[in-house]
Parts: sequence; C-alpha cells; structure tokens
Amino acid sequence: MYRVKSEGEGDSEMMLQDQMDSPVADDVSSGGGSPHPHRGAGPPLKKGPWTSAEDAILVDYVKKHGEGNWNAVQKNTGLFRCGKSCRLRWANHLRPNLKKGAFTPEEERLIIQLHAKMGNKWARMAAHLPGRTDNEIKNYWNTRIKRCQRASLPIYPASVCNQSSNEDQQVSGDFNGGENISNDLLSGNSLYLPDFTSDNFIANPEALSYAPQLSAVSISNLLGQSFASKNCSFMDQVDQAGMLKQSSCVLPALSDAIDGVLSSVDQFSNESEKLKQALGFDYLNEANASSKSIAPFGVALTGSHAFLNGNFSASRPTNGPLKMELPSLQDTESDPNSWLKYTVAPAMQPTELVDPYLQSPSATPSVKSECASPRNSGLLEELLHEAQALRSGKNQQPSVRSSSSSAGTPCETTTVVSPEFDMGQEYWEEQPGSFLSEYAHFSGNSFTESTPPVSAASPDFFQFSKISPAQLLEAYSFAAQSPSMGSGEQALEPKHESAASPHPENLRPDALFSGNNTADASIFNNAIAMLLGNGINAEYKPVLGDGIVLDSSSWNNMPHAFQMAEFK
DNA sequence: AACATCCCCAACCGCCTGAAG
DNA sequence: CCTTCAGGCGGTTGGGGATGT
Repeated sequence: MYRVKSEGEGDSEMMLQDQMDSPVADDVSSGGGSPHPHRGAGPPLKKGPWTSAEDAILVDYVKKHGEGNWNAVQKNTGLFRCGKSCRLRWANHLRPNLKKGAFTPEEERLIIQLHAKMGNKWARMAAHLPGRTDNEIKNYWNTRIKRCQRASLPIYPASVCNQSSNEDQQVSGDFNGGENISNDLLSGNSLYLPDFTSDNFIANPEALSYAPQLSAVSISNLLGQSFASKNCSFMDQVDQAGMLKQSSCVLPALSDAIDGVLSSVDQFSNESEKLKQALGFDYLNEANASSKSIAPFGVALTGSHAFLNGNFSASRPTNGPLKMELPSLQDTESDPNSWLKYTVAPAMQPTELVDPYLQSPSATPSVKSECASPRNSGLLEELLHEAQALRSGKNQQPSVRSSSSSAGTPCETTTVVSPEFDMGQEYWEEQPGSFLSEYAHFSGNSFTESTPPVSAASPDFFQFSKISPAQLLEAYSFAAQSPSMGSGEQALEPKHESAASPHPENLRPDALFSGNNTADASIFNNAIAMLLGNGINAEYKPVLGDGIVLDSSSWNNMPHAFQMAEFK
C-alpha cells in the first residue's frame, strides 16, 4: 500500500513545514500514473499513511469548513492529499465519535446479522454501528471470513441464524396474513422442507405446502434481487471471487416452465453424460454411485451459477435435489445485489437445512449438541467452539451433513445439502492441494452469491419471456466455443487423459468460465448478455405464472406476490 | 536470534451515482 | 442530453506487527 514510505511518517513530531516543503515524499506512487481521477495537473499528491500533522491540518480544516468539499482541502490548507484521501481519513479516523478498538461481541453479532441481511454493504452496515466505519466492518468481515475458512466454520453462527430467523418469522407472519409460522420451519435449527426433494418437488404436493411458509424475506431475497450482482457478498472474500465478479451477470432463476428453453438446453444436457463430464459431474457420480439422482457438485451449485456454467440442466428439478441457493439474507428492499440460497432437503435425510458455505463441513446434531458453544463469548470464539464440534463430528459421521441446531444458516438462507452434494463436496475435500478441498463447502455459496438460485426457482417459478431457446443455445454455444476455454467439443468431452483436464477443478462447470481463466468469464458474460438480449445489467422481466411481468421494482415486492403454493 | 509466515488494517483504486453546468 | 465533478462504495493492496519454526 505504501510503496514509498513518506518521510517522517509515524513521527508525530513531523512538522507541517516538512510536508509543505517536500510534499512529494511519496514520489514513486504519486508521481506515477494519476494520483487521483478527480485531479488534473498539479503537484503530485502524497500517498501513504497520514501523519499526525496532516491529521491536524485536516481536523482543523473540517472544524472551520465542515465536512464536504474535500478537494478544497488541498487548496485551503496546502495539504497534499487528494480530496478522496481526506474524506477517507476523516471518515475512518478523525471524525468524532469514532469507536476504536476491537468489536464487542454485540457488535460482532450485529455485523454478522447485518451481513446476513445485506451482504457486503459495508456502508449500510456501518450505519447500524455507531462509531464504526465501513472500512472497519469490512476488514473485520474479511478477517472473519478467512478465519472461518481456515477453521471450516460456518460463516453465520447459529445464534445469528436463529435470531435472524425469528425476525424473518415476523415478516413471514405478515406475509401470511399474521398467521404465525411454525418455528420448526423457520428457525435456524430446523428450517427445512420435509421430504422435499427435487424428485418429489412436483409430485409431492405436501412438499409444496411448505413452500408458502418460507419467510417472506427469504422468498423476497430469493426473488427480489438484482440479477446483475457484482457483490458477491461472501465469496468475494475468497480467492475465486474474481471469477464470480467476472460473471457479474446473473440469472435469478431459470424456469423449466419454459419448456422450450429447457428442452433446448437438454439438447446439451441430454447429451447428458457428455455434458456432465464436461461440467465435471462424472466423477461425482462415481463417487456417489448409490445416489439415485445425479447431484454433482454443479447441481449443488445449481442455482445460478449452474446456469452460468452452462449447466442449464441443473435448473431442472428432476435431476438431483432441488436447491434454492441464496447468498446472504440480503435486504430485499435496498440490496438488489445479493442472493439468498435455498436448498431443499433430500427425502432420505431429516432434511435439515444446510448451507454448504454457511455451514461448515459436516457435523451431526448429536455432536453439535454436545458442544454447545458458549453464548456469552465472542462470536469468533463461538465459532471456534463450533469448529471443534464440527470436526469431531466429521470424523464420526462423515457422510452425514445435517445441519445442527446451530446449523449455521442465516435463517432464511438455509440450504439443504443433499447427500449427493455431500459426496461431491467430500470429493473436493479429498483432493489434496485442491483449491476446492479447502473451499469445497463454500463453493456452492460462491456461486450463489453472485448468481441467482436457478434451480431454486425450479419448475414454475419463473419464465424468462425474453429468452428463447435459440438465445439460450446461442449463448451457450458462444461460451462453449470460446477459444480461451477450449472448443465446445472439448468442453463437452474433456480429455481425461490430459494432464490438464483430469483434475476435477478443470472439469467443474465454473472452471470453464472463471477462476483459472478470467477471460472466459467475460466471454460468458457476453453470452449471458446475449441471452438476456441486453447488457449484462440490463433489466429483464421475468414473468410469473399468469403473464405477470415483473419489472425491477416488482422483484422487490416479490414476497408478497410470490406464493410458492402457486408453483405447481 | 534469525527467518518465515500469518494476520491486521490503513489506505488506495476503480467504479458508480447524482448534482450541476 | 452530455460532460464534468464530487462524493460514496466496495474490493484490493501491502506495510508492519505478531506469531511460529
């Protein structure tokens, strides 16, 4: 950050005169390039850490002139800092009533809750934390993410989930005309859709009966999100975020209600084996031979990025568990750039909801219960405590990935991990040195963060009136034919004997468009843009059942207009 | 003690948005 | 309507302290 340390830095005795006489202490950084976009020619601006003298100047200036007009600071004070830098310094360090020091457990909890609702909306989160800056919160969260990753901890502790869940329940109550919803359904402990698998999603009306009980916020978050999200609230924190950002265009959902689209898609995926191989599902099938349905990693990722990855079939409810993936419990009202994630539990499991990324690897309820985390401790400590439980539980019942009571799902963001997904996940985790081995449990999230819950919306959730099968095919073929990602044929028929391809990561759908090859992401973005018929961020209007066209504002109101019971 | 690695966080960067001309 | 500017936001960087070997 500080390419050249400024002279006198850190020296509180540094005199203003020093600065004035040699304002370009940071000659390298400030000299090269444009110091600031808003500045034209002029004396190079200083960069790097602020000195106490500079702080004093800035504070004095603000006292006299108030905040704002930051570019005038330099003119009026001779401070060789750009207005932007001044503003940041003031906002983050100099302004009064700033709280310094570590976050309190309460603050930590609030941050987590807020993040669950807002995603990476640091400024908005900071508004809820008096005295704290967005930068602080952001740094805290990034640190937390890393810690959780290392410890294989859920990002959202159970306590937060439960609380959010309760809040959500209230909304849901309103959503349901004031009728309270069972805690069993909405609590972080047990929000699940019993016996609700993709296989029986349609066939089992009872399963659908649960749908309306999903909280309004959950649904709204599921649906009321912008489809152009560059805010991968969580996964931006991990290394693969880059590829997600590349794929800034996301689809909220794919409805196989558009039979034409899906049938067209099936022309790819129905060459199923080929495609699955291409998308890296093959080995997952092998790993999970006992599973009747193919729920490869990609299916676990279903939703959104499944589509992004070209795995259109993933949106089909008939293959693998239906999953509604939503990133964080983003604020539907104001945060259109996020996604909640939902997954429907497979019938064979108690169908607890587990978010593959919200929830750390594996744990059994029993184990968890034995390791109740201390609620009075800080959240990180709590998480650490949970980590121990999770790890011990993993050894005992590696195949069971049920969410524990603390099954860290931010309430409405709960996700059910299918056994199939587990298999896939475990596969990744077993790959030494594999990127996914470490982040396997995040991977699902990683995409859902930036991509919409396609499969979640499964069958009759949406219709993309603007997407024709031809467009879909075109988009797919466009991406598939990208030179950077290899020919379409290669994509469909990965050469396993190749030294480069055999690795699962190379076969993963998302790998085709991102991660190792950032150029692919843009290509796919283009494809998506093409598919949408507009720019990547172009608004498109999904159509609900009766031809109700949803504009962007409509999405935000989805929870009220959206009755899952109607999706049958 | 020396070195390597990890981690925190202040600051920068690029992008976006809204206001003003 | 277009351009410019200022402010704001989120992501990233990298210095330096802490910790581990």
